[in-house]
Amino acid sequence: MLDERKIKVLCAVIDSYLREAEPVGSRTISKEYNLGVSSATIRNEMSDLEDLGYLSKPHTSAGRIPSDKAYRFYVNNILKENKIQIDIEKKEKIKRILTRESKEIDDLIQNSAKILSAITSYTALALSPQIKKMKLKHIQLVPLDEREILIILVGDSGIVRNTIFRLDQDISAEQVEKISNFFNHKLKGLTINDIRKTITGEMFREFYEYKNLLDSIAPIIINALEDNDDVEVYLDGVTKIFDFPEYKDMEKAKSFISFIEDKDQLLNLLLNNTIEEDIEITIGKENIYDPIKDCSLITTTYKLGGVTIGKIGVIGPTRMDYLMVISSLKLFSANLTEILEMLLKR
Amino acid sequence: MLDERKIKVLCAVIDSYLREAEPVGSRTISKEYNLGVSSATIRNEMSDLEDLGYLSKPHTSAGRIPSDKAYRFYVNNILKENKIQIDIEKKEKIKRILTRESKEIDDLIQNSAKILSAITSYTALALSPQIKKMKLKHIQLVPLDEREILIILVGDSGIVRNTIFRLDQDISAEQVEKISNFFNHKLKGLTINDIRKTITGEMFREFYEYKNLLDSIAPIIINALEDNDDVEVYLDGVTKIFDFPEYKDMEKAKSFISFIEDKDQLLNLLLNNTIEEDIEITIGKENIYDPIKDCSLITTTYKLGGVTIGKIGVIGPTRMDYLMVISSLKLFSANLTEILEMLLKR
DNA sequence: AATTAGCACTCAAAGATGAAGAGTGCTAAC
DNA sequence: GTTAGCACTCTTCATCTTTGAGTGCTAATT
Repeated sequence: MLDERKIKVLCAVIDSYLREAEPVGSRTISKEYNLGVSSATIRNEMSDLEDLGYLSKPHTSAGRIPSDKAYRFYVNNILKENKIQIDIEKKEKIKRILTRESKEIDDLIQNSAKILSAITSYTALALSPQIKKMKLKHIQLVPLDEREILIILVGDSGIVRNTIFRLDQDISAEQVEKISNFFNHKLKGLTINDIRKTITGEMFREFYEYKNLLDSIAPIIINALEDNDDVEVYLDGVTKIFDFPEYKDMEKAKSFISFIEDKDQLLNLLLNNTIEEDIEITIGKENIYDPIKDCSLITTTYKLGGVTIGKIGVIGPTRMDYLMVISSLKLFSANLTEILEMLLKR
Repeated sequence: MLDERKIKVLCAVIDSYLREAEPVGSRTISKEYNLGVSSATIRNEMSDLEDLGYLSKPHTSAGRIPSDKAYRFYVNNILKENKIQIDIEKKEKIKRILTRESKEIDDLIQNSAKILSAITSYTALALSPQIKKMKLKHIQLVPLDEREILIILVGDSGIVRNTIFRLDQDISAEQVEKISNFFNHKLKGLTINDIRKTITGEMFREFYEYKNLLDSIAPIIINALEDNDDVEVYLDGVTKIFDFPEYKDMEKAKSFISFIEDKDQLLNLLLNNTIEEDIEITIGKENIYDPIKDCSLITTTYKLGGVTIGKIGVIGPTRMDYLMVISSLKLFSANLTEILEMLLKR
């Protein structure tokens, strides 16, 4: 569709704009990129590229800036040609830092967001591990008093969730212990999906004396496992957005930060995004949410036992250093997966 | 020190500046506040007030703006004359909303910050309950595998904290249970201070067979109770700062938000602040941290069983509606304490 | 002695003007 | 098909002017 020279011109425009954040003129390109043609020719090519929707002009006598379509083209090119390489030394260094600084899993994710934001200089976001993707390592019911039970769920990577459950009738500590052992025996090692299948009336038959109680506790457990409220979103470098000239306008900066600060929206953004691909990139208007329609969001996943359990990513202006961000994310994805795997084995 | 008329003039300046956010001239005051003297007289008084440090001029031909000292005077006046009244109806309405919307304690605090920010239109901050201020309702050790124990601490208001503890030798489930029961029996109903006194070598004598193990677990428990990392800071309305003309400057807004986003700093800010008074107010330069040296921070506490266990407050430009904020905070302080007390009784 | 009217003076904010510079698009020549 | 050249457009920046709000001082008034 685009001939050789058009691609070269387009890439030159993008390259220059990514660096300078200024509309790019034909003369700049003819001087700084050796395309072997004069500025007039480039001018004609740029005019064509504008007609094709890859470039646009802020006003008549300005240079051109790349459109979302141009960035999409550029990014697909990067991904297709597999230009991404990870600096192994850097990767190992970050891995060491992460391992050293992070006591708990949640620390690990939060620290990752921090370092990611620092090295990319964009706002970083990360999703804490979703317990529902993991296997249950342990379940324990603890009687707090006659009518209160604390339900504790421990995931295989050491993530812990608890809920307090209130009964409408008294229960003895012995009864609670029996039930606790029963659940633990039956559910240990299963994922939420398995558990949903396992917890049925049938299962309770062998334990019929507590059927009513089990019937009321079972949904609580499933609920606690499924609850999205327990998924934390970690943010770092929110104010990095101020450093970009495209956000020198207060209103824009405000609406960006307001959006980013709203955990619910952010959660939707990160969870709705299909979780299957290695690297997910949405550029500008591809984003559903208005306040980030001139941002690009790049995310990747981290896994445990081969299953995707969380996400980490970066958000910034569409004029983003895609190559650098993608390779940084690959680095983090690998590191997180490796560190979690290590924690699990221990 | 200040005579009657000076006070009137000062209050008029403050009143006008709080509303308009513009330097106040002598003519404005003589027209809009009936002080019975001409603008020339007010001009002389204002000049005196400037010499005394209560007012300052942004430049020669501008009106005057109140200094931190003026705000301090104004606020002390408010507090001394007890001008604060709580709208009972509003209080009950908010109480109903909070009770309805908040399932867990942490929800309650977070929702409070949200509503507080909404009604004051300043940034709201809140500290989650500090477990170390509370009585231990339950302690439970759960064996995860041969070398891992999950330690669960439940506070009297239902707050739960957990830590995973790794041993360097195997331990059986029975042993863990015995130790768990032992701790539970000994420590239940105590506060962290009591616990610190109770957990000594002496205590272990009656349980000498596990002395080594107890010795290594005890500090973990104390640590988990003391750990500040577990105190959450909830923020709401961070971007409200953009609405104030004093923050139309990007750099100022950025440094404010950067500060506010740093949980560690915020924690220090809220915890270092003496926790004894009903309402704490720091104005402008009274704040230690540079980025908020032209902000005012107003906080109050909430209690459980007569003991202060957390904080909630508001931060905004020194040109703040102190009266409204103080009465809003009193309202929240009372509500939170009442709701927590209710939760405890249940 | 305190208050007030009056006036010169100061300064920021806002608008007006103009020059500079970057860039385009078109035309005509190569 | 490519390029040189030029008229035209539009932003940006600096400079200048005007306007108006406000002060501080002095002299008159109460």
